[in-house]
Amino acid sequence: MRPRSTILTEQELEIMKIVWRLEEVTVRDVYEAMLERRKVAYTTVMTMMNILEQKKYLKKSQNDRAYVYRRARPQRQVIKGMVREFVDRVFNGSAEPLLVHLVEDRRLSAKDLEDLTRMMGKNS
Amino acid sequence: MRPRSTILTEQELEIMKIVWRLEEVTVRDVYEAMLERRKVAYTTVMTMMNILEQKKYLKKSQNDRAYVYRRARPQRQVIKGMVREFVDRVFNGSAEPLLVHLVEDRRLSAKDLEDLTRMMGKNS
DNA sequence: TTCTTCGTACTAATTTATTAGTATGAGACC
DNA sequence: GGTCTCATACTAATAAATTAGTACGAAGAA
Repeated sequence: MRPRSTILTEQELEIMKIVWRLEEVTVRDVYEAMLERRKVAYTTVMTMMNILEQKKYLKKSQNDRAYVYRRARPQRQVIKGMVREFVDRVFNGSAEPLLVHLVEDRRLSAKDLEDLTRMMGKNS
Repeated sequence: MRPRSTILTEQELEIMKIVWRLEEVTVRDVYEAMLERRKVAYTTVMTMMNILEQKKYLKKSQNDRAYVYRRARPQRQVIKGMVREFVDRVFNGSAEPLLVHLVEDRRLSAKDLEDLTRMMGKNS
């Protein structure tokens, strides 16, 4: 049996973004946050959060009536993993072509690059 | 019925990479290129290429015995679309945090940034 | 011409991703 | 206690993604 992919799917990411923002959530919290964007069933959200727990993106603890969910790993680590996977898959691991695309697409300005260069200078 | 997503899935991208490299291919060409990486059935490759044709990533022309497939759009355009979709989905459209991750992950060196900054200077 | 090879069209099986319904139980409220 | 609310566990339905098999025809070989 093919294992369920460990990376975040689109819907799962949607939920994680909410968890990252609110930090400590019940299923209902996430459900209500999602309703602001689109129609979804409460149990759908619960199913997804269970999967996220299995995938070790969330951990739950019994609180009062409902479970309270928190992130199981730092957000930065998860995002970094997604970036890594994307760069590997699309650009075979080299980030430079990605950067070129970002610039061409005017997603990055000259100022962004300057700022970053300066930041690197400080850290290294 | 949910429409088939127009973006490239992982397996579809694998095939497109081969098409981009070889430029003009039969199903057999792609099949053999894929076999070097993993076991796959000829008909599987054909099915995927048919889907890619439906999705307008490939176009085919009758040649001799077998169809010859070529890309239907420029590679750059497709990749750019993937980058855009990724930045939108993960970073809500802002590329700068992505850049920070790339640098932190040592995917980008100071030299890469310098090169790019210089390149931008020329173009703008 | 008969057989083998190879290409396509058509069909379908499997798994993940996505969505949600039903059963059930605990606690709040009257 | 009886009823209502709400939370979870369990089950399942559907679609897309992935993989591949079967039927069949055309072309080349013998």
